[in-house]
Amino acid sequence: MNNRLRNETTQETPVSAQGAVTINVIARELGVSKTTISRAISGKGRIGSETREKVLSYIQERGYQPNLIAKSLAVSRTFNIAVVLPTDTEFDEIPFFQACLHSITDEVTTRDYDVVVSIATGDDISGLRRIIRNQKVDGVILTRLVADDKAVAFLRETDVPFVVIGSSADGSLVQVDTDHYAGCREVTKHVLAANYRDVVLLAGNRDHQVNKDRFDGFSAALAAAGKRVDYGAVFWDMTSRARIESVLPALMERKADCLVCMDDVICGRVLACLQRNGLSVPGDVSVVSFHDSPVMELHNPPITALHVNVRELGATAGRIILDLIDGKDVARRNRVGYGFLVRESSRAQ
Amino acid sequence: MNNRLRNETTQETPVSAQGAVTINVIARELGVSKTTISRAISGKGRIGSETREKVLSYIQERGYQPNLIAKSLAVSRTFNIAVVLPTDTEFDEIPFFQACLHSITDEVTTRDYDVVVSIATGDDISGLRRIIRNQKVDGVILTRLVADDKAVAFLRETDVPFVVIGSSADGSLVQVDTDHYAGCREVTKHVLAANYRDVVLLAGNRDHQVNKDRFDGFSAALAAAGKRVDYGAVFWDMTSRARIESVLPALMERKADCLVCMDDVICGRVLACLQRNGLSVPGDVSVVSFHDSPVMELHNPPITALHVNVRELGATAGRIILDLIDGKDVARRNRVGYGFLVRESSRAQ
DNA sequence: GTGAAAGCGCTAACAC
DNA sequence: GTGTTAGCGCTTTCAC
Repeated sequence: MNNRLRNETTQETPVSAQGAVTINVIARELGVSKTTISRAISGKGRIGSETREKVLSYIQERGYQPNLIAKSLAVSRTFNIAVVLPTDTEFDEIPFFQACLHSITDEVTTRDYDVVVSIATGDDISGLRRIIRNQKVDGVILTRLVADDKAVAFLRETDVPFVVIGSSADGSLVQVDTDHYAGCREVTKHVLAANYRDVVLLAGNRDHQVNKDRFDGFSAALAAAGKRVDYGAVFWDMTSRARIESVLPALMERKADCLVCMDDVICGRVLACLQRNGLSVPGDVSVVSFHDSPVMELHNPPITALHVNVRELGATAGRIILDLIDGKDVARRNRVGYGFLVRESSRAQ
Repeated sequence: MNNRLRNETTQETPVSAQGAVTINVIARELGVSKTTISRAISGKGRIGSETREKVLSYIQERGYQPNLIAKSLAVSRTFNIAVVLPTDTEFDEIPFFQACLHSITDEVTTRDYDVVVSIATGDDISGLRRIIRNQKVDGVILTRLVADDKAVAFLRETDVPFVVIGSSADGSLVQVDTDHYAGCREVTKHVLAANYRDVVLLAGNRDHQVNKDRFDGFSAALAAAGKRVDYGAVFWDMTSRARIESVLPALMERKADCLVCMDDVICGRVLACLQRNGLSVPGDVSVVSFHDSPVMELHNPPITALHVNVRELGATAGRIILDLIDGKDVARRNRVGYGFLVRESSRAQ
């Protein structure tokens, strides 16, 4: 009824009288030492089995819950990890980070860890700094990697273990990612096999490592097909609706009949732009995306896309950071599978 | 592995040989008691100003950072709040919860609190239970309210303060919300003034309080216009693409010329559905939404919608939960403004 | 197998 | 104004 937190600061509420059950009162009431209680709970150390049973069942009926803060202080662990989420346009528009957060949370929760979120706006990692400074977490997961990443640079200077979701050339980072390079190479290969007249790539921001990887995969497929990347067919920085709109004339002029979009945000905008201009998909032009959010599938027509298993990405990252925290050895590079979903938006070969 | 962090605000500051700088070592090195250090830092209690200065500057140069866990144990506060996020279709599709999380985080962070996320799947609030049981947070924010809400029922039994984003008839809850009732009444009034032949409401799930409110606002506007709700014109549970598709024939038959969508998910699907069926907006039919996510604005044509200020919603909820934790009095009902954005998707009156 | 005691790093009476 | 002292609730040597 009263929503007010009444706690110790007000002496009228005798919380401790019989309120909080602690290891201490249990020990007293059971006539054993608190060490014994601790051992019964943790299972560590030697303890007689009937003593343990007695303690355990008593704890059960008393509804005792260990105080994690006290444990934290004793073992210097917080049982929290931080997940750093970006917050530019992409964060608000594609569900990728949301899905990451979700799957990471599900994963670490099974090992009794919790997730503290930190929002990073561009290069501003002050939120992360605060969390680390205050020692709120035992490890962190970065959900995106940019060129010259400030969070990475910062975390390197600390002793806090971290893993990144995303790929980096830097092999010293613990990273988990889809193989964007191979995936995009495959998508491109498929596209090339369909013999389009003119394939163009609508690319994102060069600062994102993932975009570089995708571009490299795209290029590799061209090379494998004996072609060379036509730089006039690659449009970087298609990061706003206006930018896309502005290159449309160029696309029309070259009679591009296959648009490869580097991610779903770009793809969504491209589709809207085509529609506004009365172009049909795949009638007038085929469209393919290098990333598959649910939107792509639900679009009309459904968009051919490279599918990333975000759940697995997050679960893996969660597992790894906990292993790292536990001092276990982990692989530096961790890849999760991808799928290639050929749908109606592109011509069959 | 040593998980202890180095307190480095500047990369220059070397970690003290023996690990962490504590209030204790500072006291010893400065030849004062730790109480004095504590007072200098907190500003509480009496302390000579030159002593304070001495301590403060020493702390500065030593790069000392108080250990929050120790403080937590001492004052029994965690300096964390939980934000409960739902995870059914809506969570993945509309950016509302994401935006809430973001704005809440920004807000509480300014008071040195952090956000622990908890994902609730439908009625399953085991994640929240765990967090509360482990005493990981001082308060919680619920970002959605459903009928017979399990999280609310659970939290009521605890001493943990909480606020809900969303409205409830239950006046004992601390709630912050947009006035959906008034907003939707206004939108509907606007629609009615445009003299459509047939206005239909594509509604969501009755279990969500917000949907009830919206429906009531819709009804009130009709009543004010001397009309009665035509129950044949209200389609509930438009929660899937298939459901919407299935009522399209009925809409065509009644020659509905204005579709009022109860939320953006519905609206997005309705638009896709119309497009698939060759219906143009607003040429063949006007479309209006009771909620305005960025998608609505970017759509072609832009969709007339009720705009909710999610940033303010989250910031208010954050402010209130912290006030509650601090034992301050707060208003039970907190409303943040809404806006009504008439855009191209609906006919001018 | 069990217990005593010393912390973990901080806050908060209560003296002086 | 400053210091003393006792916790907060748990873990962890080290004796017995």
